[in-house]
Amino acid sequence: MIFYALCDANNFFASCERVFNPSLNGRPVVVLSNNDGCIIARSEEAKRLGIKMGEPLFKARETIERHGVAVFSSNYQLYGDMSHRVMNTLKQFASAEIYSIDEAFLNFEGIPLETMQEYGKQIVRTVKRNTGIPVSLGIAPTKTLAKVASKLCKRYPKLEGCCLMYRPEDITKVLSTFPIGDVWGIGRRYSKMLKSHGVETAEQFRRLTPEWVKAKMSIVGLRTWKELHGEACIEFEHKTPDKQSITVSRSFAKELTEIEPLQEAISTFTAMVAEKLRKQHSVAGQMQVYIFTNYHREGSPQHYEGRLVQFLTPTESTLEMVKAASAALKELFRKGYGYKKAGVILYDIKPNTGIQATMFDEIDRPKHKALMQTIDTINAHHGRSTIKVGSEGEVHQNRNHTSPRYTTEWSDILVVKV
DNA sequence: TCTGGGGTCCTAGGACCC
DNA sequence: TCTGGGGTCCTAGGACCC
Repeated sequence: MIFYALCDANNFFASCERVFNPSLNGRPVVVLSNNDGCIIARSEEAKRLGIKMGEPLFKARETIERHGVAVFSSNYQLYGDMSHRVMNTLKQFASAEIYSIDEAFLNFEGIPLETMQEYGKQIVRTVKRNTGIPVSLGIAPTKTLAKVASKLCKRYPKLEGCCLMYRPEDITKVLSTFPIGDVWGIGRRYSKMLKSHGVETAEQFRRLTPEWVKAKMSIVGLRTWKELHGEACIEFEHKTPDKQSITVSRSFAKELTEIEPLQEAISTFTAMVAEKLRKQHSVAGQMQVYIFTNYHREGSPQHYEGRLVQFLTPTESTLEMVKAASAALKELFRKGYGYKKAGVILYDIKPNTGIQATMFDEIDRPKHKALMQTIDTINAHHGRSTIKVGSEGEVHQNRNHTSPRYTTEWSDILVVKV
């Protein structure tokens, strides 16, 4: 039997803030989305106060003030770096498939069943010691069951962060009290639909016929059903697949009514998205530029529109993309609207090897390529935007609760007083 | 006053081809 | 009067994940 382990960092962003600021231990902590809009991470204490995932900050304001909740703007430099550290530790124990910033599947093939539980606990202890981040490890015969097991760790502290689940009678027992909506692959819609048919737990879901599940939830739902029955359908990915689309988008602190600041924002997003593209050694054939008014404001005029740009020759050049994005924005922009959000998406992404140039290509590709490489190298060494395109500008966002970039900026490193 | 950002996959229906 | 069948590609929309 093959075993999958899922390692999930507990309240990851909140835990990252705590590593460098121990006075936060025991206190409720929340981390905000970009622009300080929503709450996107909560410590256990904050969850117990009833603060919800995705809740707008202003709605939780009263609870926050009453209970002295510590509030942080998101600090992705810190979280990204801490994520690296956690993943590198995990890779010392087993081959790892990084699933998200705070989760990884581990391939436990070949580890003897008798030692598996202890091995798991050792991983949890080592990650905590090396990085300061608490993690939960669930081990089971399928990825979906491993996810269930990892959630049990959080429910039962005596498991010491590691739960091995494989005996059919144990699985049945666990699933009969496991809410259907907490199963990986069952979202809000399906959860509601299943409940309307009397299915409240994962075990009740398992007892449905596969025909019914497939008819109502397509082959994706059927796959979840099989996985809960112990049949592994979602395999271990040995290498990270290239992205098929890459996005950069942001909301703004204030609504933008003029085209100039939007131009600057779009240029900045385009440069960022192009850099991500080159990082995975790809080129893009299509680019979408879009702008949004504030759809939360009823009564004010709304405009949402995107333009799809086709590149005759797939490109990786920031210069070419910025020029095209700028032209697209000019077509989109309408006077008299307040724009709250904008973004750039790249599609039709392929490896950058063997690009077929068209006959009337006006761009000196080798020259652009060399320029981009130079810019990327300099920016990697000296910090983002050391070199940028002239039309890029500051994107104004709310960030009123930032923590230091403890691990990635010399000026922000903690000083130990003796 | 204040509401995130970045992804994937599947299905259905229409266009189009032979 | 009778009006096929099979395949591919594209897109929009809907579901999900973190």
